[in-house]
Amino acid sequence: MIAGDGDKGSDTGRHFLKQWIAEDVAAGRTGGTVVTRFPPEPNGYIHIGHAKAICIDFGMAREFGGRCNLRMDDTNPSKESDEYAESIKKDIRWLGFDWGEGFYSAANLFEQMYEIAERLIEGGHAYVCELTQEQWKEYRGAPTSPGRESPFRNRSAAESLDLFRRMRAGEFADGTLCLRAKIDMASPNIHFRDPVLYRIMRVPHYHTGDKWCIYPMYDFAHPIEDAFEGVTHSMCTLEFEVHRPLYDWVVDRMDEMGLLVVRNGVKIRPQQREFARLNLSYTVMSKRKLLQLVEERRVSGWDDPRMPTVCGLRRRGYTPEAIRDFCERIGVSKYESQTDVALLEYCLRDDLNRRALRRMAVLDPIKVVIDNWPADKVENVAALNNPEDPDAGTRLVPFGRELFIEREDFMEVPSKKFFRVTPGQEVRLRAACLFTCTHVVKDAEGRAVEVHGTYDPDSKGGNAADGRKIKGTIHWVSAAHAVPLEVRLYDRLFTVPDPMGDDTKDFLEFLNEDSLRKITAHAEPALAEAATGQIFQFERVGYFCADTVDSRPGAPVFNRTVTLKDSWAKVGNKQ
RNA sequence: UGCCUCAUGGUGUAACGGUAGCACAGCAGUCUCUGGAACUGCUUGUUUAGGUUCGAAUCCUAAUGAGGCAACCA
Repeated sequence: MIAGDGDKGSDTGRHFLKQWIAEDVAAGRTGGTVVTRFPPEPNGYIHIGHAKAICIDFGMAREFGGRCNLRMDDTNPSKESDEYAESIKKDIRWLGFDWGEGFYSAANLFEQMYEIAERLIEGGHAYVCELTQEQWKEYRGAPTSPGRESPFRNRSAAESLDLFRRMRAGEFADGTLCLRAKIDMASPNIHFRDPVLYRIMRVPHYHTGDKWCIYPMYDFAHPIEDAFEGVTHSMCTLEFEVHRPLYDWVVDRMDEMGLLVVRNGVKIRPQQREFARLNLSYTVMSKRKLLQLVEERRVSGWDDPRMPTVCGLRRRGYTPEAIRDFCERIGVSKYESQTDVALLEYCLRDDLNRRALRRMAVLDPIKVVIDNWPADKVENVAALNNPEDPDAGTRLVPFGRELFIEREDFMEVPSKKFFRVTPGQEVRLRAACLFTCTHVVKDAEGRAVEVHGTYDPDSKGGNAADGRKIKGTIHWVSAAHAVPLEVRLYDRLFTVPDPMGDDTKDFLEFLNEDSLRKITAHAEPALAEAATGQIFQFERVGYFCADTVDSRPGAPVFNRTVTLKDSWAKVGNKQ
């Protein structure tokens, strides 16, 4: 029943939201069901920050055996669309969460919200105000000084009701009149100084079309939506903290009107709590900045594999499992932290290492000629598809006299502890045999163009007959069988951990010029027919995903999802 | 010259008046047909000043620092 029942009621080690919900469950305040909600406004694509909120909202419901609604918080039609709403649904499903029957929209409640507004007017809790926005600025006061009451504040309820109905009927121009709550113009919390409840806005709504020309504000709509849905725990980000008293004020009014849901004899009073939003190093998270990147064509679109959007991460090759694991590991608190993107990358590698099939591809080739291998002879060698997963089986990879290996796997004059190809040093050609470099052929400029050597005929499969240990193993592809692969090498979008952290510089100044490099790699034949979206580990290089937009069977395009950890790079750089 | 939050290693989080722990990152090593993975070890922390207490990261006060609040946005 209650999560945590087994641990003697101890709340130790659980974050503050879990403890909060556990207390309410124990006190019987949920009517037997914890109900949460994820309430996006469908005005853009969701990103990894939303993924954190989704994991919290859906995760808490799951953990406490309750449910989580998906609700489009579509009270401002000016930037909203079905396209966004659909993308949000798709992304949440992809992340692995399901709202079941619990799909809602603020728009479906417009009529009820309107009725509540009328009753608020009748009860003396709201009035129609005719102050212009400019005038209101003066009346409202500043955070440090109290405001003044609107001259329309004490007009009769009948007069306000009449004006409000005429607002709905479309008798007034946009922005002229508005409905205000009558609360406290002297409150230190600005949100209590007669906040706007309804504004006039002749913008067609993507769902209700032209039916309405007045729309409720977030502060009015949100608690109503929560209350009608029987939401018990309404979790949001820190910037809404100062809105909480207003949220409670609306819930109080609904309570007075007898509008709160009763579940199993318990009146459900929705409660709001706030947590810190996710900040990730080397990226930006604000919708506005992301939009700017798209509009200024700094990236190819919302789903550019460098974007922190869910669709971008998906296209890059991120898995839902990795993202969920990440969201679990970062925890939940009220501290405005910046999480190291290295943790996200760790979660990804951890997931992919277990599941991704191995393939060989050479990104920056140099030719190898095995002088004691007959020119026409081709052998198919069996290579493990995934050493982490015995069930993944093996595949056959063609091997011949001429191969490609990575240019960086060859050094004519080796540095210390270089275990790869260098004259006189034996290495293992992954899954094939042992090879010793004998000499190098260079071009006119002295650049190595061909590495020559011999193989040990008694080492077929990769092990020496006498059992001698070989330090280095490298990947390769047969030159005669290699297929060209367009590979997009993605790197971090920004060059600094906090692109927004310098007040004297625009974040665009920190854009990483090398965040995308396109190359043609040489790959083993099996990669040519990769299905789009499929993720492989290119051995010793990294994880790569067949691009869902541009890749075709026979004309593959791969995105580098993330590199493998490369501890040699550190050693090599020190020398 | 207001109100509301927050502050634990490099990063993120736990410890709820009684041994400051975990993960990532970093460093060193073992192992290995991926210089991957796995395994072992190490470095590094309670913002400051008072107070309460036998005992404070934890409670109180103040200071400092960070963030939020003055859309007819959400």
